[in-house]
Amino acid sequence: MDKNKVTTIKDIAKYTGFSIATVSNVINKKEIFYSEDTYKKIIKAIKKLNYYPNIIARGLVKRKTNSIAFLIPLITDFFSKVLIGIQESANVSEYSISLYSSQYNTDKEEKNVKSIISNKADGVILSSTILDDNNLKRIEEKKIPYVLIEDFKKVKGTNYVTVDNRIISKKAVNYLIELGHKKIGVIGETLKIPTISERIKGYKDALFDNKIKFNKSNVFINDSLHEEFFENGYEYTKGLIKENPEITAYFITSDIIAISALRAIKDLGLKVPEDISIIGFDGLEVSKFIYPKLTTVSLPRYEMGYEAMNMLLKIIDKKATNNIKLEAKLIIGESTGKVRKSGN
Amino acid sequence: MDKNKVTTIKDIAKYTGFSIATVSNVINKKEIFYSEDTYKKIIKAIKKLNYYPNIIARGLVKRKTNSIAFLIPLITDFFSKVLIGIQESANVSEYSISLYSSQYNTDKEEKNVKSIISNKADGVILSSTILDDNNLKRIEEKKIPYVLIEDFKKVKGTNYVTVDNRIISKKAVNYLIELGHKKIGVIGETLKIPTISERIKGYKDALFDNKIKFNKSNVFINDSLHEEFFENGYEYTKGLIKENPEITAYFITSDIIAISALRAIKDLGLKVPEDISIIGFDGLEVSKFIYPKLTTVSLPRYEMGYEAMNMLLKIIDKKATNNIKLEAKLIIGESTGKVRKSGN
DNA sequence: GTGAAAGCGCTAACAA
DNA sequence: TTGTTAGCGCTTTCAC
Repeated sequence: MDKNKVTTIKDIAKYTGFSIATVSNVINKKEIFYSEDTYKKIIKAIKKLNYYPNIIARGLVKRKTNSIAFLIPLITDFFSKVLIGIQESANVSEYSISLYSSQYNTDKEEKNVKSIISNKADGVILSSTILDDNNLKRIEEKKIPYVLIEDFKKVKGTNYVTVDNRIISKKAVNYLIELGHKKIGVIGETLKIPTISERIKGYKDALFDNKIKFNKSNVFINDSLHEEFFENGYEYTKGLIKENPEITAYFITSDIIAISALRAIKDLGLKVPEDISIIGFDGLEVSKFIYPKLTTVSLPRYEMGYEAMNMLLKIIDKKATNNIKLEAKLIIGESTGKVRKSGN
Repeated sequence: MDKNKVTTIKDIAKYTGFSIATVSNVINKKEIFYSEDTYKKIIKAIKKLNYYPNIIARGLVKRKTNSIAFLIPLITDFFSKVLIGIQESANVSEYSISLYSSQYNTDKEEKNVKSIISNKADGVILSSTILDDNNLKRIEEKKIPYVLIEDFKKVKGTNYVTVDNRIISKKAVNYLIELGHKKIGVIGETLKIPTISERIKGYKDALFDNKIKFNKSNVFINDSLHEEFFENGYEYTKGLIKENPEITAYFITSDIIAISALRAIKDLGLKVPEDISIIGFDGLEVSKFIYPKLTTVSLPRYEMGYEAMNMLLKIIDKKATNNIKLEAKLIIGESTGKVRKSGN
């Protein structure tokens, strides 16, 4: 009504002649507290005056913002799908989602965590992240409910949604070994992320079980990879492959890097899988539609997000929860084959 | 200090002996209003009591939440990159970002818009969206600053960040014509998104300029495509290609569909570009690393997000703005070539 | 059924 | 420099 002012509950009260309390009761459907007639009048006024409740103000009183934060290290295709899962569950409960990405930067992570605390998120989902333990501490001190996706920082809680990275990685590398590969390289983008370390452990497990000597120089870690996955992945793997002609197969901890490796191999005049076999990790949609189709460990990203949000909702409601371990699958594509004859 | 209660400004005041106002001044760095000594004492107490300002309460007073909403039709790789741009700019100004995706569903869009209004976002970035004009009206009525990315609903405002879809599409199709193609198909995921229509207009323009008769039956629109881009894209294009052997080139309004088309063509035993040429749209990173490298219209997604956020910030600060038209580029890859001899 | 009043945590005059 | 107080828009007792 009045000039530039936003319509408030007060305006509705004044307009209808009822008290603020009664209007509030109608808005919140506390049905015992008003008559049918009152309800109609107030609803009509709300429409008429174009009133939207101020959730901020409500949050102040109820100490609940109905919003959760999703904290990730980087916005990637991997997280998009997780986010869709979170959102699907969040929508049902009318939660909104704030996104915080730290770009693999500790300072930014700290800023983000502080912002999450200050903005009074009802809960946080942390995914493959927490570069700095202090940030987790901050969240815990403030008793903000949180769920971890794919993060192994501390295994005592009951607020994890994970996949057994180690076991599935072992399975993937075992598959390469079954194909006859003996000189197998592993490429990872960083050891800062616990799950990547787990995957490398799985790689070692497979070698060990098959009595293949672990060779440290076949482990290629490059922190620059998660800056420009594709670009750096391409250059890096191209170099590796050239310099390590004896390696006949690579287990790569990310599909994106694997895809760029595929291209690097092609540009080197080599063939996949005849010359080199490649296994990726993540199971991105695109991996199924490229040529050659990527053999990859497929993570149930949607479910991870969905289950994480459900778990968070439970924690917020102070219900009991159990850690959830979802199943990852090895998807056989066209990028893996029997070891080449010439190969050592 | 006390049991479960969160530390508030009051606690800091009590603890230090200063008034709430003085503590507030220190928190907000209103330097004229306190002495060096006071500052130190209060900062110390803040650390000691582990105090984080309640942004919600501040927002209520200042009528500013320092958060913006990003409303999209679907979480896709396209938007991830835009989001990174938004975030980069938002971080500088200490804004947080809430993400709302409507899954191409009008009801959900309405819910999202209502939630954005109720949550008092300081501004909204709308991307390739607004299925329902009423939703835009709601935002305008509430005088929430907003910026449109790639949306042509109304061209009167000065709050657009776009790319000239029509002209660049014409250029892309012209390129196909230069290669000798005459029977050119166009594949689009929906006409609900205005930019897709623009692209199809560009396609027509190119035909017209080259005196090639426009044939309506070469325009393939399929609303199901944006449900499962890859899966449906694959099936749909496979069918098309089989049923339209006379078409030697396709202009496709999305890279993802183009990538799945590439695979479909391969699986049909045909070759790209020898048998069929493909041009995509978006310029996703992955398109440069697959084989064949996709010829595509590359959109400056990061810049689109970055500029949109900058523009929004200006609008929030009531500064003047101008629409921004960014440049899209035709990137020649390996998926386009001269028309096949046998082709009609 | 309805209303008055307190208070959520904070900022912004205005006093002192 | 520091403190007092009103009030942001809402929910929640508790009277009536």
